[in-house]
Amino acid sequence: MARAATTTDAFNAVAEPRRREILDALAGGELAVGDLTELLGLAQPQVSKHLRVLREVGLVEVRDDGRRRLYRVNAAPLRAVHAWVGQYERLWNERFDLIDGVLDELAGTENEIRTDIETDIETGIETGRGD
Amino acid sequence: MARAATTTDAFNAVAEPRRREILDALAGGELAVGDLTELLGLAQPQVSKHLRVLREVGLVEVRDDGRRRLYRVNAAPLRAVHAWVGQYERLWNERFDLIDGVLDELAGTENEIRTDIETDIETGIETGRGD
DNA sequence: CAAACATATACCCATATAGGCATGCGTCAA
DNA sequence: TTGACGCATGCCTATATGGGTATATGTTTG
Repeated sequence: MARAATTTDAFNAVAEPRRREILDALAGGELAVGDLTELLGLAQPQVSKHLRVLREVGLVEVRDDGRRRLYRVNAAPLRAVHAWVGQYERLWNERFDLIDGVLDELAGTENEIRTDIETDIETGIETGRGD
Repeated sequence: MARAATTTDAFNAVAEPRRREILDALAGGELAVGDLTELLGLAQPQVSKHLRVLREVGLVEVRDDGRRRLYRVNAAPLRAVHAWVGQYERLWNERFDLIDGVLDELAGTENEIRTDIETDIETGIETGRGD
């Protein structure tokens, strides 16, 4: 089997950076396709396709306005994502408390592992929309 | 171009349901690959592959234990996801509050009109950040 | 040492992606 | 009405996926 369709759920739809950018842009209010293409620096067909995906998972809604189509965010489907990820909040907090202790235990282990962990910590701290 | 690699970031890694299940299972504590295959009802190679992806994005860490390999969660990379999704919490809350309040006035109206009005409401709501 | 066990990899395949490009379709202007 | 505009779709390609199956690597036991 191939990867699950991007239209399967919010998890998959939002995995694409461009689509996150689109949502971020729409967070400020309704925008037409043309506005988005300009903001994102993407070609119009690509924007329309991303919007289609977002629409199919319910993350955006459309409204006709003359010859334009105004899109707006519907954050509801993100609740599921937030809920799932939220369960791990406890874990990543605990982790920071214990990190020092863990590093000590690893003192004798291979450097590779230590580096990995330290890297993960720093990476995790930085804000969203990687790239 | 094809879809971004699953190992690109936590967003992509976690888009796969199986991998979320793996993390959920590991949330209870360290588990060996064999334990996971049994819990998930997946074939061993598939589990190993999913674990590889999770490892590459730093969501799990490994520890050798005899001929077994014990995996554990590192939730840190999920912070980025949580942070991004969290920005929308405000939106999905406001939305439902206001919609409910006005729905009464709309009782009896045609759907088309109702939709338009709802749109206006949302548009008005999202006054925040313009960029 | 050989055999059993635990895990990781290597392949093979069907599938859907994301972008590039061309075009179809509805809407507004002259 | 014709043409310009705004957007959606269709088609094409390279790529990576996730599962299936076979096998390599490493570890413990007899």
